[in-house]
Amino acid sequence: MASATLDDVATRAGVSAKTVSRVVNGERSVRPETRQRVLRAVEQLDYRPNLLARGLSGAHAYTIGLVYDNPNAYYILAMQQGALSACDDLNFGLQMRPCNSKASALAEDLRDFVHRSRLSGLVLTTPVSERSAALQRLAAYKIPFVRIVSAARDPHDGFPCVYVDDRDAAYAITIHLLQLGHQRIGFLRGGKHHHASAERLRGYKEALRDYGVPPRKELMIDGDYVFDDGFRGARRLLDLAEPPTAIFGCNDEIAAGALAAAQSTGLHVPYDVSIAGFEDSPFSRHSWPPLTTARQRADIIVERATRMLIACIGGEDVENEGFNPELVVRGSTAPPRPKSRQRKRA
Amino acid sequence: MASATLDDVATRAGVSAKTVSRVVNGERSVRPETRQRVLRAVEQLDYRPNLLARGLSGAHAYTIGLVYDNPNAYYILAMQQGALSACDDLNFGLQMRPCNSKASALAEDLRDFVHRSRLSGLVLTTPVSERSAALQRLAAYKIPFVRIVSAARDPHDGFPCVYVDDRDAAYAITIHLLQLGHQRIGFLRGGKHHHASAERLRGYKEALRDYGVPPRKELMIDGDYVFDDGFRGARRLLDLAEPPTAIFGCNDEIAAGALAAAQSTGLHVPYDVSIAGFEDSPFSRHSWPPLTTARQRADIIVERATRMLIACIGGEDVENEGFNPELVVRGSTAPPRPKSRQRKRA
DNA sequence: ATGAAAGCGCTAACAG
DNA sequence: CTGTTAGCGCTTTCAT
Repeated sequence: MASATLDDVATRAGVSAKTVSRVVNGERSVRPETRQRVLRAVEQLDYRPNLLARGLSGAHAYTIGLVYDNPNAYYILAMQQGALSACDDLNFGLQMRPCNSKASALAEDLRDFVHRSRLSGLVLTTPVSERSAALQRLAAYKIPFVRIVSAARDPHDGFPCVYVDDRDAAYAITIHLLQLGHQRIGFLRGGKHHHASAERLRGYKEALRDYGVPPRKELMIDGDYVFDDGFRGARRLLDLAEPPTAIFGCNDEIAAGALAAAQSTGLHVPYDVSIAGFEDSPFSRHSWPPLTTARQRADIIVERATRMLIACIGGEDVENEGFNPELVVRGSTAPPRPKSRQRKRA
Repeated sequence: MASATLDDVATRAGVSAKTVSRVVNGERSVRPETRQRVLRAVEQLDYRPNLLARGLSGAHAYTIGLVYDNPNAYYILAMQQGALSACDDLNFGLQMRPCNSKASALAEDLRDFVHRSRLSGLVLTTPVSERSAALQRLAAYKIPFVRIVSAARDPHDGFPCVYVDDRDAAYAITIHLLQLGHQRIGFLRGGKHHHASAERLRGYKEALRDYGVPPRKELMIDGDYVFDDGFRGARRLLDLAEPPTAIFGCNDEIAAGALAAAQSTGLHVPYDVSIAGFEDSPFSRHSWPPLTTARQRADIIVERATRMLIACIGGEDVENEGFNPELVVRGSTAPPRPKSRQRKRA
């Protein structure tokens, strides 16, 4: 019924409870021989530490918090799954924590959250991870955290992180569009307080530059990471005297909005206009045509971050790690129409 | 920092810790006057019981499990949010538990899960909640649970539940289509092991009957609750010698697939064919045109179920409760085309 | 109706 | 390197 306890293992291995505790928690100071004996007993008894007891007596609850400020259900769930798989594996608990990344007392809110539940540490996802003032405060409160950030390479700023190269992926998508022959490529920006938005814009601009295509102000439209802004932005783009032949939405939800806008105008995607997204969410697969996008494994990224965090908590040194989203070409992108009519008919 | 403890409250209120414990856990045997005093102290000290300590010493961990077998991220998250809001409110923890509802050892898997984490009880969502053999076993193991089921009215079968009238909502959608003038309405079924699929089919058939429209075998297509089956099913429907003028997908994902199929065939929705879904998920809002659907508040439904469960655990008597999804008419449904050409052109 | 004592399973702070 | 002694904050006995 109730699984074996520390004492059971201790008895079985002929050592004290404390020694078992040490082994289980990976402390160095145990003779290899003793460690083996304990490990064997753990195995035989299928011992799993009781999180509640551990949390109650220890300095922290062996539970981490996953902090997010994101409206996208699919994304949240993917992150949660990644975090869970690491937590399950390492015998940690997980608490989900939505928050307002723009709150001025962000660091204090999080500190209270950590203290109330005696959390061991936090995984900070974007855009929370980008509020640097809050990070400083959190560090001052001595709260362990690992960030997930959008950056081309290791920031080496003293805070552990997993960095995702959004710029590179956006570059790849734009190059794909350029290679198809598009010259006028619209860009629908994501929320300004996401660093990823700037990185993606940078990738877009650099690709344009590398292909000798001058960037045009009127083709870059502000918005947030939501369907409606994609819809509205694309509408504006398509209403231009000289509309773009391709539109790159800063994420799939924006791109889905752009797709809907094109269709609502009577345009055919990809024949009249190509559309690309970013993220590889269900939206990108469940539209018609399916969207060309950049695959970003939020689950794997967060799992890595979670493992790093738990390693940090255990006092280990960790190295930052990078991820690259990869281009996924699907039906929503194709060469532009010859020269003739590519205007709407509605 | 760390919040007030039971002893703090006890001292403040001038009673013993045990008395505070009684009040906090809503036991009867406390004089109203004493109870008031304790409650005031709780308020003043902003006392919140420590879940870990509670779980460690008590017979159960003051944590419930939310059990699901569903591929739909949006749906899962909505349920989780509902459960969380009830749990936070009532000082319970929450564990998410995906499972295979078709496993023969389902009840035993869940029992082990409950025992390992010393869970207080389970909220069973569909289709797990419909494996009646497993329910019997769970009850035999004395594991408290509350089910969410698809039924027109209270089943009164001795197990507490929240029931959702899928039949009624499907009826409403079909009537909507019939009133628009559709006579040939395709129906894309959801997975057979979901009772809701049968209920929705029933609603569809009853609406047809009430409008004197004979049901046609070739218009009802089997499938699962996934985009691809919606796509394939709709393709078959549209390839019929006499294709339907409207298609009702058993959920939004199926409907999104049907929408994609129609569009991939060059048809215009809703002018060439109307499409309706079920669930009011983001898919239904983020397509073009947006889908007519039935709004089903999974968050609220699960929150209710969670509150019922916690009440049960506390020894209270609970009454079953029903929910009705409501029709949401959007752009994907319109009257059928006159008599002329309503075939595809691709 | 209330309280005192014991202990849930683990880790912290010390010994040795 | 290993063991001992105390608790963590709560609920369970069992008294009163």
